[in-house]
Amino acid sequence: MNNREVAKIFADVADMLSIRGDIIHRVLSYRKASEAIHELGRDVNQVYAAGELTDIPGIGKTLAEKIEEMLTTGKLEFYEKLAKEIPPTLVEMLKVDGLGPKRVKQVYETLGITTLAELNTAAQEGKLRDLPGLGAKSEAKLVAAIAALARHGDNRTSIGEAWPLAQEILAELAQLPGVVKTAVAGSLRRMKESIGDVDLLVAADDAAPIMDYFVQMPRVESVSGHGPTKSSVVLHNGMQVDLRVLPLERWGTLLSYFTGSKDHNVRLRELALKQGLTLNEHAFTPLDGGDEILCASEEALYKVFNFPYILPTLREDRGEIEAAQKGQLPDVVRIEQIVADLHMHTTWSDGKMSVLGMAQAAQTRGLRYIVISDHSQSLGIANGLTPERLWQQAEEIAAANAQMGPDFRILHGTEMEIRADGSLDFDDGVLARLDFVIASLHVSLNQPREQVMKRIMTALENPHVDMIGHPTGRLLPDRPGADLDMELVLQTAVATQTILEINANPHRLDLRDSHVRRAVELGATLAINCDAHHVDHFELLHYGVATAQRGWATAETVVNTWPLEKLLAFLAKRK
DNA sequence: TAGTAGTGACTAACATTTGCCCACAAATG
Repeated sequence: MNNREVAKIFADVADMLSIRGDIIHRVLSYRKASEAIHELGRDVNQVYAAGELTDIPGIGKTLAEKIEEMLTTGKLEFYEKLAKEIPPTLVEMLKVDGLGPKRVKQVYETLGITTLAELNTAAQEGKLRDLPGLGAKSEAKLVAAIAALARHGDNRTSIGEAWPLAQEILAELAQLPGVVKTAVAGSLRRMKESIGDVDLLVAADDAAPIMDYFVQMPRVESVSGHGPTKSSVVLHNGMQVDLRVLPLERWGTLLSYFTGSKDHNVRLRELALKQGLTLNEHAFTPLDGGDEILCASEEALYKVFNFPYILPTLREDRGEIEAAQKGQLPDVVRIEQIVADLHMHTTWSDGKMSVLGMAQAAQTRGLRYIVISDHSQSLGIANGLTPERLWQQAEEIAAANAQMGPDFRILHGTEMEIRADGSLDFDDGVLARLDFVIASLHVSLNQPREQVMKRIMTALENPHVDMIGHPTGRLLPDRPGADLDMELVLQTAVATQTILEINANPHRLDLRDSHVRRAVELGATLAINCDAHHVDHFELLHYGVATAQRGWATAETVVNTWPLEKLLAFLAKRK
């Protein structure tokens, strides 16, 4: 079994326990374990083989034994026993908006309903309205919610779609009279690679007219909540958008609360209680009845705890609170520290701009040097370069360098195919003449692990290969990427000093955050690149920086924060 | 169930809003 399968079993167990009505802590243990396995930057089989399961936060003796059982026998007796009591099909009902564990248990025990389809039929036949706590209105809502689930699924949206949409709506709201401040919050502000809903905040003294406007926007399909401080809508594309409005003087607590993560919030509120304060989105309130402490900024909020500011990208309760307490928060890389981009394409292959055009656009955005890295010969679909064309391109790069002057430098590189048969697309003689060599997987990503690992290891172990581009080759939201032994990939990259890319394209984000975190732990060297095929793509950089931050990467480990001389020295030394 | 303390027990996850039915479940971070 792999990480995903183990995580799924634990998640289902957590849901089944919650339906059964077990104590919340037991449910949380399974749910937390599920998340820990899912987000683990390593293969759970390897962690088990190394006898390190209980080193995973949230995995104790009992759960470690259950993981062992799953990995060695392929099943979990506890799950099967539980399934006799709580049919696993009930779990799918929890996905329906407005249905929670209590109601699911209720319809199961009173009407014998075990599947979503049965529930739908019962609701349509009016069989639910006589149950305590339910009525005709709940029935109608349920039917609509089941239909919506079938229509849109419970799929999360990729950040690359949600972010621009959120900015559009915010810009609209910012125009309204009385609006003094707006912000994106939630998982979008934390820059998770996929988000479940869009959370927006507005500071204003009078919330009502803003709420009224919000629920009546043309892009709104249905309104799921409309209160004095909080509203919720579903757009025509199925995306849920939540809005909260509070006065400006409470902005810090509001923004912090709505940014989350939930786990981060819970930790903060626990700490507040230990200091004799309760914390909510409005303010800190002393338990002994003193005056409220208002926070107009998040900095002010963290100051109450004596913490430095914690970036939204770190707020996942993955050790950032403990680090803040010890004064050991990582000084993660910031976008203004990026001075180079090492991966981009031009009209020589499948890009849309000339070498000079890319260089000028990069300089305009504050970069000091770039690598032109067009595709190599075997990637015919992208018009990959033969060695002959590569050397012709070298002349154009030399000319462009002359035109750009001494304050900017264009390096000549390639994004070389790691071919399906495991060979590299250029021989060492060609590679030796280039300033920078990227090796990437684009084809035959579905090969068995052993085969695709052999390919990437060949690239990692070639001293001319400076960087692995978008290592797994995944595409969000649907293509999972190659089945790599990431632990071995990361360790080999560290040993060979091969740079690993964090591809900033929001459809890639590859390495992903959890892989970055593990890479950083192992001491890997990273680069954040836009993989630009057009000058507009330089705008994608912030997605990559956020992913690096989520993996706790500092500027020192990210080579494109380095001055050119330092990078060149590094490249020379590693060969 | 995990974690801690110390071998069987105890504690631990906060605080709010909304809708719908008539006190509570669900949802939000």
